[in-house]
Parts: sequence; structure tokens; C-alpha cells
Amino acid sequence: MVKNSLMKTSTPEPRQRDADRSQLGILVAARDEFAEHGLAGARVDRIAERAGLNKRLIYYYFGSKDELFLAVLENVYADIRAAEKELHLLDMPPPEAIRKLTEFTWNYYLEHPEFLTLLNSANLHQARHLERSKRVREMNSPLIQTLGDILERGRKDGILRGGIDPVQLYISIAGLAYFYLSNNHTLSAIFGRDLMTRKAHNERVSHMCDVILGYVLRD
Amino acid sequence: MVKNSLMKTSTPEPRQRDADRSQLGILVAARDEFAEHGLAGARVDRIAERAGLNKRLIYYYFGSKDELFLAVLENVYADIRAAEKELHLLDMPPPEAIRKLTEFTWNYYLEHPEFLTLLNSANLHQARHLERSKRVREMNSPLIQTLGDILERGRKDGILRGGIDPVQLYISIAGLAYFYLSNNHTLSAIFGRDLMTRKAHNERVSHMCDVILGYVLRD
Amino acid sequence: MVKNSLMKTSTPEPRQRDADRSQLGILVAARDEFAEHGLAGARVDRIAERAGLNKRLIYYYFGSKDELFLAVLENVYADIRAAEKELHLLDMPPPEAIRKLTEFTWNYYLEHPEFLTLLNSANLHQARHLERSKRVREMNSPLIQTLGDILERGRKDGILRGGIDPVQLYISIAGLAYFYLSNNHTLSAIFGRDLMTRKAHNERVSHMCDVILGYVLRD
Amino acid sequence: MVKNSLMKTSTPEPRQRDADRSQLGILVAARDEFAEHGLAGARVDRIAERAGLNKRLIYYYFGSKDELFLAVLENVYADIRAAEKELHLLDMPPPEAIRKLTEFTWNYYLEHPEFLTLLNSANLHQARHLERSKRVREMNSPLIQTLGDILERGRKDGILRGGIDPVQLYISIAGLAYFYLSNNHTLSAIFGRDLMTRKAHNERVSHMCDVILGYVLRD
DNA sequence: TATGAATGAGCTTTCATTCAT
DNA sequence: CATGAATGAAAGCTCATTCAT
Repeated sequence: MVKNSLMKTSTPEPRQRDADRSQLGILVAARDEFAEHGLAGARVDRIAERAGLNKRLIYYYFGSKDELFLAVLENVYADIRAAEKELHLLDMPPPEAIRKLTEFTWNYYLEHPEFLTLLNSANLHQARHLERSKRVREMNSPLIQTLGDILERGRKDGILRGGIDPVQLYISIAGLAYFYLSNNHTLSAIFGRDLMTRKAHNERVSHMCDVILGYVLRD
Repeated sequence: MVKNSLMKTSTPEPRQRDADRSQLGILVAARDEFAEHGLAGARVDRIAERAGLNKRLIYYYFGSKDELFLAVLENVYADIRAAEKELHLLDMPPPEAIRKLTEFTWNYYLEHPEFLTLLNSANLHQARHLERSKRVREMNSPLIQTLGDILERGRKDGILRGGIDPVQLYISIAGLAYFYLSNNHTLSAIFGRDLMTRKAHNERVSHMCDVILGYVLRD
Repeated sequence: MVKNSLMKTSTPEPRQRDADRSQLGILVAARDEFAEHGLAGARVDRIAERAGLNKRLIYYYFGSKDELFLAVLENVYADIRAAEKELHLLDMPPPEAIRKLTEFTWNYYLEHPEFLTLLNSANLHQARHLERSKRVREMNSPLIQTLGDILERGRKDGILRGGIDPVQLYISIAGLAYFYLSNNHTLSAIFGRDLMTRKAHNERVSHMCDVILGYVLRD
Repeated sequence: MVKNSLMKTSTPEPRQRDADRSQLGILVAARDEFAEHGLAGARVDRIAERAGLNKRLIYYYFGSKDELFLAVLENVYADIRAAEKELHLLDMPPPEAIRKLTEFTWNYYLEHPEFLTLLNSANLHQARHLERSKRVREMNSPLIQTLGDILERGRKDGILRGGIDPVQLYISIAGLAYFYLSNNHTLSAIFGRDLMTRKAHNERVSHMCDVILGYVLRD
């Protein structure tokens, strides 16, 4: 189980504390269960068991398995975006900011495999969960805004090439990390080569930076 | 439903044996069902209905839902690798070959969304299905072999930079296309921008080629 | 349906907890169903129907058909051993005790035909259910102990012959009753004679006592 | 698998030989399957597989699973009665004949465990199979006839007590062997003592003869 | 005579969800 | 707030039996 915002209970009034703790416990348990088994494969019983709480509470707080899944998704998105904010990319020189973001993305995915699986599940269900959530949209635009600012500043400085779409770039950075890690079992099986050694990881992140920086830096 | 090798009845004999046709029909139906709902979400009843056959036959021919899933996976891998072979990449100049492979990968994923979803499902289950299949390993090594040959030739010609790992490169090409398409719903929801217009597609494939060729070409 | 310990709600509290009542009802229903149809022939649906409860509850409480079968076996064994204990055989003169046990065994089998059928089913499955249950072993040893004591006392008194193995004797008593009753349909069909009239029963129990007492009594 | 009348094909015309062989093979396979799993637990598929023949043939020759079961029962009864006839009990002095029959019964049951299980299954289904078969009745009456003759002769000679019912006696002999062997797993589990060693077997047959002869012999 | 293909009904088991307290 | 008991619907899978040749 991974530490993140779900774990920090922001000390509310005494009465409510148990309720909050229960909700939190359910969310964490659900996140792990959904990550391991997907939406359809997840079992409400197991979530209750993982949380050490009665199954009925899940329905009391979240209404249904689907709504619980959405709550989990919103949570993990909030986590990664919060972590990105902590990078303070705007305080760095553009190339360094982009390298930092690339490395961060890789490391975050590496350390939060549940994030990748949850994304997959969300995609399988055609993002029908996220479409309903405006919270998610609000959460994510700042990142693209930031990346756009960096690219623009780099272009002005003459250090980065122009005409780079921040959305395309972000998708590429994410995709380079995501595919490697999300498909690592398949790829390992297919290519008969262990992709999860520390050495393989170092090679990958180095390769990723080569590709991305080679692209954004002006020749 | 998507066209591919499953649909071509290779024998031109007057009437195919019913058994073969049934097995084929089950495979096609299963592929679509697994692609739409994932492994856990897929329903054997629906597969039978899609195939217009009795559910019992599925077990008669494939033994279990899991084994059927493996059969489907082997099939879709066979399809993409066969299509790649048709590109005759070895007959082209190295840079053109790499551009071709990049574009092909994009187009194939675009036209075979079921391939992406099936891959996702396989990964969710930690490739435990593929690990059992040596067929898959045998199918996939030639691609890396070919890519390695191209890179080596390009390096000798002085047109490509040296030290490029074909596995890393292939994963990057695939990742750039995969993440965009697989996550398109999530990304569209998140960034509030439709990524599935023709224009958006053209921009993406162009971006991909820029990134990949920018990386492999010697400065 | 036969009266036995399953039917006695041992707690005189105003209302038994529903869970207990449900479990009990399932056990009784299962006992009858297994007795009528054997393990393989028994239908979980019918057990639920007999118990007037939801099928799902059977799995909730007992886990599987097999485990339910084991629970039933343990129960019927507990019943017969409890009934035997009530005979207070140790308080009688040895010959009377043995006659009593013989008659009791006959009567118990006669009144509990389900016991015989359940035994048959357990044997068909090679007692693999009972082997897992130490409860059963613990339940049954006291009987042999008692019978051994009786034989020993009788021998000392000079009224019973020596060298009688209590296990052999018990098996013989049981066998004389069991075969007649368990196979009564077959025997009736084969010998063309109704073995289930009251007269036939009296003749059998009288024959049994002749055989057993003729054996144990010193000439 | 045990050798018996099922195995001897009485050399018919060449054409029919295959048909006979197939029928025979099915009967043997069915006997073993029914003996191992009971009627409900037996699988027609497995019978076909054991016989190395197509499942359809079973229906062609025997009509249904139930009718096949009846055919098997008739066969095993024919076998034991034929074996009993071979004893030529009428040629012996009465006490020896009864001892011989007791020992034979024990040995036959010991060597044909499938006979016991099949009997159990028949009983579970209330002999509804046998009731339909007059063949079985015809087969079995001679044994009781013989036993009656022996008892009568012994009584006249003054060596056996009078008033013994041959049916009761036969049931007792069978019961003493049957319960021990049929329930051996249960009894072994219950009493924590291996009843299937050679020594245990010898003790049992000796005990059986003591009991039976002690009963029939005039004091 | 013999067989591979196919099926409807029904099996055990599972699941998300609700009830009653 | 919290929970054990209970359920309808449906899941994966199995079975005896029949079809078509």
C-alpha cells in the first residue's frame, strides 16, 4: 500500500473523526482492490475486508461500486497533480524543468503502479466515470498551463524550439513511461528480457530524457 | 467488429468444416467481448450469443474462459506481427523504415482499438496468460531482430546515431501511440479537448515522427 | 423428516438468533436431501427450498456442498452416539447390555433410515469427508471403550466368553442390522419377499439377538 | 479392473463380434465408473472414454444412463451367483457348506469392491432399477433354495439346529462381511485403526465363521 | 457400425446490494 | 455510526442427450 493524501486525516472535530477514518479506509482499500483486479474484477466483499469494515458502510458512504470507483479515481488524480505542483517547475530553467517533469513522471508511475492500473480500468470503461467529474478537469488544467508557460519561456530564450503543443508533449512524456511500466509483464514475456531490474529502469529513464530533450531543445 | 486474419477463411474449399468455423466464430466474438469489457467484465453468455453458438461449445473447444482469453491474445498478436512483416522494412533506407514503422504503429492502433484494450487486460492480469504461451514469444522476436538490423545498417551508413537499443526504441514508438489512443477518453475529459478528430490525429502522428526521427537521426 | 438433536432448539431463550435457526434449518434440510439422493444426486437448490431459505445462505454459512455434507455427517454421528450414551449400558449386567445395544442399533437404524443412506454416501466417497474431521473420531471412541468394559466384566463374571474384540463385535451388530435395512429394497426384489412388515422386523431383531448372544455367551 | 463374465466373449459370428465387443467394453467401463462414483456421480463421458468408444454408442446400445446402470447390476449379480454355483455346496456336509459360503462371501466382497458400491447405489435408488428386472429375481432364488436344502439336511442329521430361516441366515452372512468392507474407510476413520491389513482381514473372516457357525450348529 | 459437433437445462457458486436492528 | 443476516440475479461451467453424416 502506498502512502499518499488518502492517509492524511486533516484532524476534524472529534465526532466526525471515526466517520472520516472509515471513509478513508474504504477509499484506500478500494484503490488497492481496483488496482489489482480492475473494476469488474474487484469485489466489494474484499474491499470491506481490506478496510476491516462492514460492507454495508461502503454503500452508506459511496452509494455503489461505480461511485466508489469514481471517488478513487478522483483521489489518485488529486495525488499526482499535487505531487507535480510540489516540483515548482516554474522556478527552473525550461530544459531543466522538462527533464525534471520527465524524471518525475517516470518515478511517480514506478512508485505508484496502482495509478497505471486504475487509469487502464478507467479507459476500458471509456472514461465514463471521469466525464461526470468536473473536479478532475479543474485539477488537471493547471499542469498544461504550467507546461505551456515553460515552453513559451524556453522559446523566447531561444533554448527550446517553437511550435510545441504542451498537450502533445505531456502525452508523449507520459506515454514513454506508461507503456514501459504498464505493459512490463507482457513486454518481458514477449521479448524474453526482464524490464524491471534497477539497471533496466535506469536505462529507460535515461532513454526517455534523451528522446524528450532531443525533441524540445533547439538544434 | 474489425477485419483481420480471423475473418479470412483461408481454405477455398466448397464448405469449411463446421468445427473450424465454429472455433473461428467463437474467437472473433470473444475478441470483441474481451475488448469491450475486459477479462472479468466479459460474459461467456454474451460471447456465445455474439457467435450465434451454444455456450457449451466454447467450453468444448477452449476449456475455460481463461484459455479462451489466451487464444484471443495469441491471435491478435499474430495479426499485428503479420501486418508488420508486410511492411518489408528491410527493403527501405533506415530512416524511412523507422518513419514507416512509426506511422504503421499509429495507424494499426487507431484501426484496432480492440488490440489496445486486450493488451490492457492482459497487463492487468500480469501477463499470466502470455507467460504460458511460447507461441507469443516466437512471434515477437523477429520484429526486434528486424529493428536491430535497421539500426545497425543506419549506423554503418552514418545516417543514424549509434547505441540505440531496439527494444527501447520499439517501446517508445508504441508508447507514443498507445497512451494517446488508449487514454483518449480520459485525456479528452481531463484536458477538455477532443483528441479524436482527424486533425488531432494528423497532428499526433506528425508529432510522433518528429520525436522519434529527431532521436534516431544523427545530428 | 426425522426427529433428532437438530430439531431441538437447545436454548430456551425467547427467540433464537436467526443465524442459528437458519444454520439449523439448512442442516436438517441438507440431511434429508443427502439421505434421499446421495452426495452427487443432492441439489443445493432443493436444500434451500426445503429449508425455506435463500440458496446463497448455504454458501454463506457452509462454504460449499462438500463442507455442508461433512457438517451433516458430524451431526448424525453426534446424534447416534448421544442416543447410545442414554442407554447407560454400564449399569446393566453384561448380557443384558449387549442385547440392549443390539436392539437399540436395530431400532435406531430402523427409525433413522437417513443415517444408513448418509453412511453409504460417505463410504462411496471413501470417507474422505470424515477423515478431515477429528470431531468424529473423538465422538466414536467412547462407544468402543464402553463395549470393551462390558465384555471384560462379563468375562470376569464367567458369563461371557473371553477374547472378544469389541470393534469386531460392534461391526457385527451393526452389520446385521445395516445390511437388512439398507439393502431391503434390493433384497425384497431379489428374494420376492417383503422384508418391511412388522412381523418381518420382529423376526429380524429376534434373529439378530440369537446370533449375537449365541456368540458372546459362554456355552 | 476385475475379471469376470463380462470379459468372456463367447465367439459369435465375425460380423457381430465388434458390436459385442463394444457392448462388453461399455458394460465394463460403466461398472467401474458407477462403482467409483455412484449413479448420480458417474459421467457418461467418462464411461465412453474408459471404453475407448464414442459416447453416442452408449445410447445406441443401452438407451440411457439408467438402463445402462440396470444392465450393469444384472451383470454383477449374474457374476456372484455364478461363482456361488461353482462352490457345489450341496455336495458338502452342511456345516462345511455354511462355512464355505461364509468364507466365499467374504472373499468375493473383498475381491469385488465394486460389487459393494454398486449395491449401495442400487439401494440409494430404492432398487427401482432391480424391480424392473425379472432376470435378477430368477437369478437369485436358487441360492436361497440351496441354502434351505442345506439347513434342512443338517437339521435332519441332528447337526444343525432347527427353525433357521435361510433368508435371515444369508442376510446375516452377507451383512457381517458387507458392513466391515463397505464402511471400512468410515470405520477406520472413526475407530482410528486400519481394518484393511491382511491380519485384520484374517481376524474378520475367523470372527465371522465363529459367529455364524456358533449360531447354526446345534449345541 | 460408428463418430464429432452441438445443445437445453440445470448445476454449483458468486456478486452487488438490501434488510433489520 | 455500524453490522450480521439475507437475497435475486446471474456468473462460469457441466451434463445427459441428440443431430448429422
